[in-house]
Amino acid sequence: MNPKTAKIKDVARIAGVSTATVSRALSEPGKVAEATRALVLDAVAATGYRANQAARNLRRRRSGSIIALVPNLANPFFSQIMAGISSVLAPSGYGLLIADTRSGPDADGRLAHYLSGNIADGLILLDGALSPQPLAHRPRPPVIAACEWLGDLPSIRAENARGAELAVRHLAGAGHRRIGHLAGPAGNVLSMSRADGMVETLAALGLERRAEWVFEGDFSLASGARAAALWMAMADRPTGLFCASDEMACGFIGALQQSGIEVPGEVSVIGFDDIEVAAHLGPPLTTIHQPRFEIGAHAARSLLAMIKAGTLEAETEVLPVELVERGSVAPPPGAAPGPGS
Amino acid sequence: MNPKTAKIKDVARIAGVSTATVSRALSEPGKVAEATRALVLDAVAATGYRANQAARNLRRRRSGSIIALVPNLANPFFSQIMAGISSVLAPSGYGLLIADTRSGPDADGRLAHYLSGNIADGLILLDGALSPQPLAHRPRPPVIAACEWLGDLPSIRAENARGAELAVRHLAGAGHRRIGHLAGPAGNVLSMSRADGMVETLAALGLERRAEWVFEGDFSLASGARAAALWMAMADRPTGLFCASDEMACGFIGALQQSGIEVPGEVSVIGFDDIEVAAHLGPPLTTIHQPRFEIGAHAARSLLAMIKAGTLEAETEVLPVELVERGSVAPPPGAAPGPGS
DNA sequence: CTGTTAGCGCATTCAT
DNA sequence: ATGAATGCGCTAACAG
Repeated sequence: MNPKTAKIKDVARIAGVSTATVSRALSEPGKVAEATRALVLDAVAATGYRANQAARNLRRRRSGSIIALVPNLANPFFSQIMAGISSVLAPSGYGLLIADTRSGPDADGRLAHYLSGNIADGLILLDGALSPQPLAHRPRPPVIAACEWLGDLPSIRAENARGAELAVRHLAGAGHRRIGHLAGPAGNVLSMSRADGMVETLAALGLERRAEWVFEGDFSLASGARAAALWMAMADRPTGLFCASDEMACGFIGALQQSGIEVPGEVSVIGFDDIEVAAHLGPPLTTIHQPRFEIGAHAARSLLAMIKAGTLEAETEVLPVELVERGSVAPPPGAAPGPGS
Repeated sequence: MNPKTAKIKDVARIAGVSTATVSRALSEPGKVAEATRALVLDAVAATGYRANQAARNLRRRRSGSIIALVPNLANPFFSQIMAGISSVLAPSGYGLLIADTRSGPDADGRLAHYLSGNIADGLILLDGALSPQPLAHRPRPPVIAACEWLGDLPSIRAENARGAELAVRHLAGAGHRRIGHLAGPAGNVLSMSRADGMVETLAALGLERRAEWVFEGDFSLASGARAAALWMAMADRPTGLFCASDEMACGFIGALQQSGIEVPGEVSVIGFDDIEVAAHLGPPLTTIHQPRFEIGAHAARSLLAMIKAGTLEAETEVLPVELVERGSVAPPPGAAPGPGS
């Protein structure tokens, strides 16, 4: 803070009005006469006055910012969501604070810290692995989850199981009957609902489901590459693989290609998320599009509404996903070409 | 802010000391007797007291946060830098605010807003395209650039020209004599120093430099794909391409592969940045590693030092880059295999 | 080492 | 429609 910065008093003196009027002219334009408002604005321009946020926040008993808790800032998956959040926060006069929940030793402790610390007027959780316990009492400030969900916390997310269904049906539609799964981390809600969606769809289609056809991953590129090594070592391989994230799909395909195995020639792959690079791989990745920007934007809007209304509850929203057909799915090796080819 | 939250007065009363002592016990433990400090801590635990940041900030005449200005939050390139920034800010008690400079209509206006708005105690600029004009007066709060640089603003960045040199020498070392460049956006400092480094190295090596071998991009995947289309349409193609970013390299390779052209069989490609996916492509991308996390961390450290010292100047640091050899560079088509192969 | 006092800069009563 | 007065909750001087 600049020491020689103008204060509201200076503006008031120059405009020839009281500080109360300056304050009103600035934040409740309707409650002030046109003429005096002009005077105030002139004085503001003359002094270069900018309201001191700390003082304003103290007086209004708020913090003026929202905090987003992200599991790992270095993970680009979140940047699109953050962009969505920012797009609604910025015009609303709220700042966006971000904190990496996993960087320190005590993730849940950090959560508690932000919850009770008078630091933000609201929280957006992008980390589903936090302990739901501190959230159980629905403490102030209001909290909403984005992409993820925890207990019965309000949340904005995508149709995860539906995405899995679309993926499996697409693979089956291309002729695959041996469909595997590259799953997300065990216990994660996203992993679980995508895996469940897959299992149900397999059953609905009467397709076989084998335990050795599901590889456990952690959404990362590296875990996709590890799954590729396992796949290559198998005697009885699935011909199609539904990956719970594009990153894993990308790691899987890359590792295969590095070993000279062709996609989709020898194995078809479908991802989840539709990250930007998906369209630019060779082959371009067929995937389930998840509206991450929108999820972030909705979460932010919903949170602002909660703050405004003073409530701790909000409607949970589930946003639609859609299949994006690109080039990583083809009929299984040895299959007769379909009628349309 | 919770209405029924404990205030410093409550803690003082319960601990049987004055509010000043509570304040000191919490923020300057050395200046308080062991015994009274224990009393205070007990009272804090009993009441669940958490200092009100707005009040503290008002009194201390600071804002308690640093703001990072990012050109495009959705661009994952920045996430690693943000993680580095966060890693030093979090333990220092500073919040990290982020703002997207390009989302609104008036990027430079936003910069001015954050500069003069009493919003942050310091700024980290990740956007080199902002107008340097408002920065010319070296206004408070202190500002530092990360990755980018503007005018004579303090900055933390990588050896960009050196990276270009390494890249070109590597291509030349593999036998390429027709080396092209996929450049970043015109006018960008990063683009320019990488392009300059390339030109100089070409000259030093006595290699030809042709205007039609340089493609103009914008660091994006899509611009890489566009360059691929141009490359394919050329009669007299370069056999090696130095891309000013991994994203572009990735888009270039992907588009080529989608057209059935092999990398590095028909053209060798080298990137810049070493983004995570680089190692997981087929072929894995040879690139210039740039320590983005460290750049962010250094920038944050340097900015905190500036704030602490009350200065507006800091040492500009240029961090080393290094060549990471992977699989996207091979001898040019038709070349005799090297002795080591 | 500790308590008392006095604001930090603003938004908001309550008057007028 | 405007002004005067009053804290928001905390920390920094200054005494003791």
